[in-house]
Amino acid sequence: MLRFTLRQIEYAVTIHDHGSVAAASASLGVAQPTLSAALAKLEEQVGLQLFIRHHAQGVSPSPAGLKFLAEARNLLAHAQDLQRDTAAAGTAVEGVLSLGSFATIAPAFVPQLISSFMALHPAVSIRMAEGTQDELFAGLRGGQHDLALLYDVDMPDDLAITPLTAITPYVLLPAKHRLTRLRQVPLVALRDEPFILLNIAPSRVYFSRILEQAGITPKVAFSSPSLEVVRGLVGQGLGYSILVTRPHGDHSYAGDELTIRPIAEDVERGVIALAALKQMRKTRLVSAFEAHCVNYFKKRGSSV
Amino acid sequence: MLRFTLRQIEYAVTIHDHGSVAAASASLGVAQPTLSAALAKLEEQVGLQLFIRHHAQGVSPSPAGLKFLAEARNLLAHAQDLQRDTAAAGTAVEGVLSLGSFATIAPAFVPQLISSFMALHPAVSIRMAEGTQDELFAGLRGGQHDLALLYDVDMPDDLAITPLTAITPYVLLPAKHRLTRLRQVPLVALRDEPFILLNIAPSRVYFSRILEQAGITPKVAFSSPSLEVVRGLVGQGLGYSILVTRPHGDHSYAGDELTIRPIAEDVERGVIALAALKQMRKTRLVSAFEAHCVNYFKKRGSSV
DNA sequence: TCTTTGCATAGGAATTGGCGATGTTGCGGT
DNA sequence: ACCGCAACATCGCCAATTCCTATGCAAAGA
Repeated sequence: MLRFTLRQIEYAVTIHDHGSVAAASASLGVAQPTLSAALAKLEEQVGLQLFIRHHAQGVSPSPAGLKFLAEARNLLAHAQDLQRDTAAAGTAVEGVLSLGSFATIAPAFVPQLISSFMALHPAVSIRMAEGTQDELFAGLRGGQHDLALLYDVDMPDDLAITPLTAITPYVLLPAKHRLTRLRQVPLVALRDEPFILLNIAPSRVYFSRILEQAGITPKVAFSSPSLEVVRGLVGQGLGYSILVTRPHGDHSYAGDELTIRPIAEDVERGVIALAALKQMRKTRLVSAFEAHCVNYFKKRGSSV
Repeated sequence: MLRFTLRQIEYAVTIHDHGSVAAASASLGVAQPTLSAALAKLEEQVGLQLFIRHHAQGVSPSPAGLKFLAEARNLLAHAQDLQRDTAAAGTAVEGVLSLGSFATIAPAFVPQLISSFMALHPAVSIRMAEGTQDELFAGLRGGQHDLALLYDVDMPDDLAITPLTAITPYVLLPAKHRLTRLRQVPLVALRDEPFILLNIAPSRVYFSRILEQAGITPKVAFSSPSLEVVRGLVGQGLGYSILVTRPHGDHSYAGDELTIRPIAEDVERGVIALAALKQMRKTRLVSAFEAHCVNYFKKRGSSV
């Protein structure tokens, strides 16, 4: 158990600086008896007489007191440093932001968000992590992330959601598929086609729901958690897929040509959002990044 | 004004170590609500949420909390260092002792006292200073010395005296003086001789008092604050002196031969003592040195 | 669904920290 | 030699803080 307080240390150092209890009390804005008592108590608690009392002419440090005061001064400075850093962390936009991001969203948005934010706030650095929706939830709850960028689907209610933008799903077809003739593909036209499912939570739920809302029970021919595998399977003519993320380029890894077509029906759009723990009080930095993201998507229009 | 206390820091760090408020409370021996409230208050005061609360499974640090806790841990360690050092200063025989010494006493005793003490306590170092009686008083009062080695004459009553040994004054005569024939010199035989006074406080007072007690009003032919000057004057046959310190050798600087004779009368002896400020609470180190000095002189007999 | 676990809240007691008023004591001026 | 002043200590009281016990509440696990 610590036997002194920072306040006692502060008082003792101030008394030393002023060479008198009375002068220190004026400087600290407390009554002289308060300091006198605090000093006496500190001396009792550390077991050392720190000051020699002179009648009518202040106090002077004892040899042992001088040594103590030198170290006490360091400790006080240390505490003041911590105080300053902490106050800055609460009120300034600086420090480290830990951002988690859903794996398929990250490459599309995170680089731009980070670079535009850091241009505004050079004192900031950002720690990035990617993961599945569940990993992001766990990361938020476990304190690994301040914020998570993810799809607003099946969100647990201990998270606070800030919607950023909505993105429209599309149909991915092999280039030589017969439906590529249409400018828009009605989902009903896909009723009997084999479906290739991008099998990541929550995309799985989202895609299934879209088809279900169109009255279709998809024939899931394949499913894979990898976007590139899905594109490869489609490229090989093994079926169609429905996706939201749009890599540049119209070929799969293997080189097969792919075609993108809008969905003819008015489907539920995917909402990308920032999530934070509801119970977390946000630092200035976190709030600033959140506002920056909202602003970023507002400027470029709400749809992609 | 500092916005957190060492106790709060200690609590927060302990909570972090245990990963739960409940476990930390058991470890600290305080009630769980105490910690819960203290943590909430600390978070409010520093303006940061440090921990994320999990129902039924403890707490985990937030990203901002993790940074704060890392620095808080340093501060706590710093405070504990100071506590440990201070406790050692109060209870162990170690550190620095500041010893003042009357100029004419220092060379005769201080080297032996220091070396024998440091042989017993290797963790000790001793800072030496010499001065006149008044300078030593001021040094004790101003915190420059822990202890002063001096003559117990005319001591102000704010000092506590520890007598160490008594030394016997002697008569110093030119070697060819007629009284050197006597084995002991009665002071009354010096009634009409010119007296050479070693004029340092308090020696001056002491020597005058000895002569006065023998019913003699000395004819002060010369006075000097330097022992060697007095010996030189005596060597030149300009008078006798009464001294207590006994340098080795029986010649003055100038080479004149000197003779020492005991005083026949039963005169007041000079008492060498350690002085400390009455109001000073002594450290273990100071007490140990004081005891060592008493013991040193007891062993070699009370007289020199 | 029920029990357990663990944080939060409430209320009251004890401690601490603060104040003004007053006491004490040496220093410096008259 | 005395007196007033300066500065620290002490006292008594009040307010704020800290700590405790008892209780509430929500999620996890059986």
